[in-house]
Amino acid sequence: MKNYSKYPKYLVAVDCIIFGYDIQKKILKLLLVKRSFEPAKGSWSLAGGFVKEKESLDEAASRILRKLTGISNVYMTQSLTYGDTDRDPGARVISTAYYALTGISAIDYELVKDNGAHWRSVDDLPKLIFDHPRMVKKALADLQNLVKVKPVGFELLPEKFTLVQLQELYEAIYQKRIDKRNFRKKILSMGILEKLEEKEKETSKKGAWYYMFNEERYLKLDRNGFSFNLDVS
Amino acid sequence: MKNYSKYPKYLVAVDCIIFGYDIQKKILKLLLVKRSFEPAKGSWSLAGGFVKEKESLDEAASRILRKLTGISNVYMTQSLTYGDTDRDPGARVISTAYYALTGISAIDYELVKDNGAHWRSVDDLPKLIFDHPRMVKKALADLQNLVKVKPVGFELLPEKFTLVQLQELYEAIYQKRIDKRNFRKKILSMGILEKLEEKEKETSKKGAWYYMFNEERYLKLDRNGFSFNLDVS
DNA sequence: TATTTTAAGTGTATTTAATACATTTATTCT
DNA sequence: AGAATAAATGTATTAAATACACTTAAAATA
Repeated sequence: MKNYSKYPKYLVAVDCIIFGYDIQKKILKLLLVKRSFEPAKGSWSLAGGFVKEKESLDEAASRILRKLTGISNVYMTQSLTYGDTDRDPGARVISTAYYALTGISAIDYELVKDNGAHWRSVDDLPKLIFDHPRMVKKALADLQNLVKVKPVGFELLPEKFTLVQLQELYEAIYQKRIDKRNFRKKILSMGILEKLEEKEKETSKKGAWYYMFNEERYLKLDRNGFSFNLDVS
Repeated sequence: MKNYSKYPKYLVAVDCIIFGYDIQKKILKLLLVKRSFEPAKGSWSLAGGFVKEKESLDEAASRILRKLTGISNVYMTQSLTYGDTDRDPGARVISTAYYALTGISAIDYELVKDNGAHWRSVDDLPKLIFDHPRMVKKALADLQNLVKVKPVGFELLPEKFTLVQLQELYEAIYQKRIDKRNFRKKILSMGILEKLEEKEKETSKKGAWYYMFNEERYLKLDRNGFSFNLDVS
């Protein structure tokens, strides 16, 4: 090995698994696009794109998300990098997957529509191109593990939410029912939620108190050795 | 976007964080190399290399590990991909980190020496090039989380090991003392260890019974919903 | 051959966390 | 005034985590 010049170079892309939670329908969704270029033009795909010369992988992923949805400052984290030689029939492309968590309501609906993107329930996905099904499967598994040990579920909800809504979110992610009293006992005992003096009155006559996630409080507890854990029955 | 031809291409590399456990000294080590080419020739570095045209990322990582140590069939798993524009001063290089778990004794010592590689204790590492310190830090954190929930610690031990040795391994990874009786109670109650009719007699007069990890048994339990968990006091 | 030395091996009580489970409350609508 | 609806609440039971100290097997030595 003398220098770098004799080594091959490849196209490098990022693909974004954009999770959104539909608080009305209580289902977890993915934002998918119809591919606008060959190969596989017109097929369903994750939002993706090639990495530019002057941006990092993280920046490329943020750019792609922003272009599609109009939002930045979103929880986004790197998943695996896919590098099989034949994963893209057009050329050798190394692609790093990222997954993002966002509230569907926060998103610019017109922009999404103009980009030909659509929200699809995670348990009713269309056929996806290439190895995108693998990417989705992996990201979903990662998400299920992540929400158990980090308070990232809140990223999928509006700023104000009720305990019923929070529980429904966890039920949608875990795909199982949770006991109401145990769930509330556990999450409230952590001391990272703040009760507001305001009720959500759409879904019941009595109304349900709104809560907010107190991030500073969580970070402080975390520094003192507290571990978020919401692995409930 | 019409086709792929107008997008930039980059060098793609893999870097391997090779963990080894020194059963005598009871410390976790990393296999490091002195870089043989510019830039940063002669500096300490992770074992790495560029991805060839006809190999996947996983294959590249395996090849690099095999070339350095002589071993294959090692536990190896992908970590993060590092893609900051200026991470390598020589050129833009996107690098995917992998970490491997191996018993130091299993490794071809001559080959390692010929390659200019050295085992270094994780808590006494030399200055590493580029973003390799970040890679190591991340891999160590991943390892600490992984050994709690998957029986991969055994990959760092010889096939036959004593319960004392197993406990010492966990103590080296977690960097804390563990209660002997609680550790043994927990690991034995899982039913994934097999007691042999043979004792290790080097370190004590009484001798300590050898055990083996029974992988088939673990896989069967795992399929039936059992979760490995070794998060002990 | 009795005694010392060394590390391995063992059990229980206590504390804490997880689970299972049903009724009351606030409000609106009729 | 009564019915309807979803939100809110507490306790007893079970299971898991923790804290803790003495006995045993074998070799070495006196």
